[in-house]
Amino acid sequence: MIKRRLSEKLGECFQRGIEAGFWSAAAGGAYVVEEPKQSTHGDFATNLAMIIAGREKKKPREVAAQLVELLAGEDELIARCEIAGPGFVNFFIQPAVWQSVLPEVCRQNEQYGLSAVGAGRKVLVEFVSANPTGPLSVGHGRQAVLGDAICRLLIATGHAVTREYYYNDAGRQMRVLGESTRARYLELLGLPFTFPEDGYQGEYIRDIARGMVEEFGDGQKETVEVTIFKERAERAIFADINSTLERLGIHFDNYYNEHTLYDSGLIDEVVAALRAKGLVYDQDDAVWFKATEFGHDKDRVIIKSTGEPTYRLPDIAYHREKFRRGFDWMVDIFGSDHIATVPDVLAGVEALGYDPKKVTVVLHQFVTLMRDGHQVKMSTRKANFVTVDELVDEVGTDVVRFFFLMRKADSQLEFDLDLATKQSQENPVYYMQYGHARLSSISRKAEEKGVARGELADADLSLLKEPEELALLKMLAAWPELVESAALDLEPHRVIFFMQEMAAQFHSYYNKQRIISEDLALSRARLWLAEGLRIILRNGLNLIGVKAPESM
RNA sequence: GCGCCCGUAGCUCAGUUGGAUAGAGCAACGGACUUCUAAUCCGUAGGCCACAGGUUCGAAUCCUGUCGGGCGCACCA
Repeated sequence: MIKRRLSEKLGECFQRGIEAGFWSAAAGGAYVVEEPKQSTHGDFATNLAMIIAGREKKKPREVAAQLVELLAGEDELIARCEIAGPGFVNFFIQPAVWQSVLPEVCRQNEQYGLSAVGAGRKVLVEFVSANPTGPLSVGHGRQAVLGDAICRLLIATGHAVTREYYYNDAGRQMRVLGESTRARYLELLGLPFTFPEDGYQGEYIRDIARGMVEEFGDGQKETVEVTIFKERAERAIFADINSTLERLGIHFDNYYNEHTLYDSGLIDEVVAALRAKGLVYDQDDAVWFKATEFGHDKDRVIIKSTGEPTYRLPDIAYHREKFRRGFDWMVDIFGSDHIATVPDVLAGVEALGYDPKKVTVVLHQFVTLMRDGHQVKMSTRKANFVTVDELVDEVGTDVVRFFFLMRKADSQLEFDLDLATKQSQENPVYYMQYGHARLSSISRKAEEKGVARGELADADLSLLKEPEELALLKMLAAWPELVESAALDLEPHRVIFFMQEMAAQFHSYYNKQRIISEDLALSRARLWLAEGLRIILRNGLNLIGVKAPESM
């Protein structure tokens, strides 16, 4: 918020400089105001003078001097300016400005950090979208938590978010699932059976079959149709997936069944629409989409010679529905193994006359699970993969969510079970939670001692002038902007890094300065600072869906 | 062979549309509990930002190439 104020002032000066004939408007929009890494370089710095100089063959430091001249008279905001290095202008903000942030934080409380940049835009976030063939694996887990955190960020920034889970309960995969279940059912009855070659070997199939034995006895042994087995399996597995998502604190607004696309004729409609535009042709008994028209290296089959669509066609039809349902922005969260489908879908919606730029695909890399210093090998088909449920059993929801979010989506994520299992010390989850607990505890302690912080209006915040205190106040001020950028860039990990930094600064401050002391006025000011920090930590933890404990 | 992602401290990773002397956690070593919670803090050590060119006032960041790792490249999803 302070940065924004400074940017506006700087913009005005830039404008006045143009009017005064110091420089042209060429540098407009090209310069930045940023926070220097080094505190000796001020609270903020701008490269404006260097940009102007570069465009107009002037000396950067001379331009900087003119700029500083124009900024004179802003001493309510700026304590002093310095020209440094190749032509940076460094700004030192008045301490009173930083202190003024605190009442704002405390007044807004839960609201602090929320914004309206989303302007109520309708966003559809599609994630997980696992077909009901088995329990959620750790890869799904990452996607589930990532998607949910992105949704929380988008909601916090004023977007109208719909969380959607897209699935397919028809198709070959599900048929194999039904056959696998039947095989186990017959096996349990001691009857001859043939297990499908690429069947699902997990123990959960046996559990489902056991349920069917209890329900039907041997009443289904003659059943040739695989439907009932498929349905029972699907129902049981979906219930399992949903309970896992529930444990992670994730709720979907909508489940979209691929089947509805067929039932309502939307698949045929898409083919007809593409055909009408001449973007589809028949060859070798199959129907091809002219992906080459959209810069791809080859055309793609959308209907096989068997008459069955490939996955591309429903995917395209589904995304067309997202547009037709009136969403302004569509976010797809996929595992990196689905990368090949992305260009096809985007070309498809473009072919149908929609703007593919309204679709943002977040691809996340895989999760490798480490235990006892070794990678846990996993194979989906076989029984030996670790489920999200097992992970939650082992380390709890907070740790699972935190670990899945602490890397950017682009990075492969190493989930170190040895580290995650540790209840103390080096486990990074507890660092922030402990910060929150400590802050809560201080407040309780103060009340016990009868030095409650009192009314905010009565506190003398100008007493918060230690370097550590000003640094903390700056972090409070930076919070809303951080939330906004993390949201718009769909990068929840930034929230974690910010909060870790803030918790670190607080812990350090705590060890150096006493909050509750003999000096009542100072105590009150510091207690309000503590309250501000607590608010940010709690709001931040809420954003990533991790609990903010009052004590630990 | 082609496309996408990645390569930063011993390990796991940050690094905001190109900015000033490249950071954190863990691991290692040495310290701090009579005091608001030591699940904490302070200090030390650790680097050719894979490599080579290029773009410019300025590159971990942008471009090209090379090497190394991951994921894809179906009339599977």
